[in-house]
Amino acid sequence: MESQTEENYLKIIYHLSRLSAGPVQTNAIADRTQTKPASVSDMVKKLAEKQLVNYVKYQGVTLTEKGQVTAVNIVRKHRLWEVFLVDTLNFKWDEVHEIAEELEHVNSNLLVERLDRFLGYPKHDPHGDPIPDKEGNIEEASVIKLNKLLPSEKGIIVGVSEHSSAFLKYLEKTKLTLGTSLQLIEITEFDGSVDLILDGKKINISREVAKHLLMKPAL
Amino acid sequence: MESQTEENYLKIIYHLSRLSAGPVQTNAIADRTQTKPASVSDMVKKLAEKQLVNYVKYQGVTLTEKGQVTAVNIVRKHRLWEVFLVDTLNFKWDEVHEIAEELEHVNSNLLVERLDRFLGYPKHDPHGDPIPDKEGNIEEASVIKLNKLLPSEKGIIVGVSEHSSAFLKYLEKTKLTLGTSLQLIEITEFDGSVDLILDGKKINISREVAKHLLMKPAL
DNA sequence: TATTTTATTTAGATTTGTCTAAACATTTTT
DNA sequence: AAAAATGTTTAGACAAATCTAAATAAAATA
Repeated sequence: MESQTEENYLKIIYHLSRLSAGPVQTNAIADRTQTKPASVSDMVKKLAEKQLVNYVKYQGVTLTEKGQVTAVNIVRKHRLWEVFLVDTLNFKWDEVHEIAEELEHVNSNLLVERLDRFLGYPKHDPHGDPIPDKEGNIEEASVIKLNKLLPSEKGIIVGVSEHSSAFLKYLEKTKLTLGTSLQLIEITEFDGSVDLILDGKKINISREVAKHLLMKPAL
Repeated sequence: MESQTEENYLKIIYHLSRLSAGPVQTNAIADRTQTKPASVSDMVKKLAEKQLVNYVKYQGVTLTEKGQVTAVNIVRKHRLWEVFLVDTLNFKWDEVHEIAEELEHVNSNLLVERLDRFLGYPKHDPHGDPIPDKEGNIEEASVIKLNKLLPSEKGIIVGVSEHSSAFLKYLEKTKLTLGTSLQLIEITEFDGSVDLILDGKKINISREVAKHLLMKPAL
């Protein structure tokens, strides 16, 4: 059994290793865990002893098969709980992340399976992230960032890659919610901000926002 | 904020102080927490520093007002989650205690209130225990143990005072579930076992079982 | 390539919650 | 009321997860 802390490390290593290829750096983990690099070194050594990560000094870490399974299972729980909070308890999508961070550590396979069934085996969480199935399979997202669309291209918002309440509230206010169709006009060269048509109206969003909107291109 | 461990101590002190009057003994807490008396001494000192308990060396502990509020809130969460598990996720009443022990430590008032509303503001958990309201008020149970009924007296099972899976499974099998009516015939002097009429049939249950069945007497 | 900068690890401490063994207090028994 | 039994606390130690400061390795730069 892994401690809550170990589970959090595994989850963060999992997420970081999807962001870029190659092993995950100590400092990157320290940033995400709100700890110091020295603490990460210690913990990573411990995870390596438990065969959850491969670790070579100064080279960073990768998840072992066992670590991967554990991490994906935590992600699965996190996302299922988020669906529960939004669909069943009527939370808003910007309110659920922190609560799901706690719920994901509750340890009962039976609970997860019953919850999954109750929710109707959802495929995506409220932010559009895919929910791994019981076996750990995840639908590979074939999405592109909004700022990678071409001028005049249309698309549907299917996910976000930033989960902070501040960001999600902004999207809510701007009507940039999941399932929304839009058309890109152009990307401003100077600041990377994006002009687009939403609901017939022309609006402008910053590059910061655009790069966290995941799109399914439409004709 | 209290740690999960501190919360568990408070909860146990709360339950023990309902079982008998006067301060709660160190050894009693040690039994329930699966720790040693020495560890309890340490923790109790810490809780006293945080003004959660009143503690006099060698005399045991009582909850302060603040400690009481904290403990009742944990009990409230525990019982609400049990209702959720049974009513919403179709768990059996003997499967929910351990899972609720984990869920009760999830820290979000909003979550508790939304859950309460979703469940329809239940008054009792699946074992018949009263659920404290948001302000911490608990319906005072006016129930008596089955082995305190008088010969020929009738009653309805409204709760249990033992939550182990083994006990609850036995009740399930014997059809001694909540809401069931029965009539006491007599209590055997030798071993305290109880003869009673259930569903028109005469059965016998041990004293151990009888004392954990909470009854509302009926005419 | 030598030097500087950045990233990482080690060494030694700290906090939390636990333990064992020994000391001490209280209660019960004789 | 003294002795025995029971209950409780203290002292000292340990594992987990963290920290700071110092040392070391790797990468970037001149």
